[in-house]
Amino acid sequence: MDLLWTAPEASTANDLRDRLAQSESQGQEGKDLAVTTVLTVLSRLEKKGLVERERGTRPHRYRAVSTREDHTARLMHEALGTAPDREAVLARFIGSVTESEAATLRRLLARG
Amino acid sequence: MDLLWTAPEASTANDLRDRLAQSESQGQEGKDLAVTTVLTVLSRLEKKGLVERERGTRPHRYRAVSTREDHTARLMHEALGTAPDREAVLARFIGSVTESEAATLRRLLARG
DNA sequence: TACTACTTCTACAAAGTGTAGAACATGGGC
DNA sequence: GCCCATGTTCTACACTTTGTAGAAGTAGTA
Repeated sequence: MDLLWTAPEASTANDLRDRLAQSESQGQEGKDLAVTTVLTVLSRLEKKGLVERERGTRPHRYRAVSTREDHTARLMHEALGTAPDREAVLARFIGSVTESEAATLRRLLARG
Repeated sequence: MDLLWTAPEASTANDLRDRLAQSESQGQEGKDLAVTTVLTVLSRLEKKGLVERERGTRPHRYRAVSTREDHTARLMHEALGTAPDREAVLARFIGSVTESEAATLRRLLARG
């Protein structure tokens, strides 16, 4: 499961099945799933609000609600929210980050 | 489940059971578990490496391997690691953070 | 040695995830 | 207007995680 949304956007189930099968050819884990499988997964992701679909068109088209980056950032924020002492968490987090990531953060915070 | 380690440290299963029962009294979700339940959970957490125990003493004593803050920070870092474009994730993350958190981050990064 | 306190084993239900067949829907061609 | 191909929904099963706990084993102590 989980973010097959490395690929373009707004695809049909068949499209996705094929794309999965192809990433098989280039190493990447050998998948070769049935279309129904893909549909099921998509429905479940839709139920969880991670994916939405155009129901109008005949082959429904699916699209990720948010980019992988947004999603990941949200996860990070959720994690942060679980701790009572957010400052302490941030301190540890900063400690675990690479120098280049730290630089990025400084830059981003500067033009806040 | 999950980090009952708001409490002191290095406790026995019975201790923990009691502490859980007490947090019931003050709102906090009404738990009232059997000791075996606590033991099971502790064993599973141990297997996952989140908890360690002194096997020497008769009532084994359990202790969290890392603080809640460390653990949360690690989770955040793990999430960050799943995305190919970490910079973009950080950008989104910074965007989602409160002003006071941003201030904390600036301070932490300054004395890096 | 037997009792008591503690731990380990085994178990079961609910939720989540991975996978897919069977059944149902529908637009387009004959 | 009816049938087929294609696509979607329903139902299903296996496996894992999580929450919960009884039954059975172990060992210190009186």
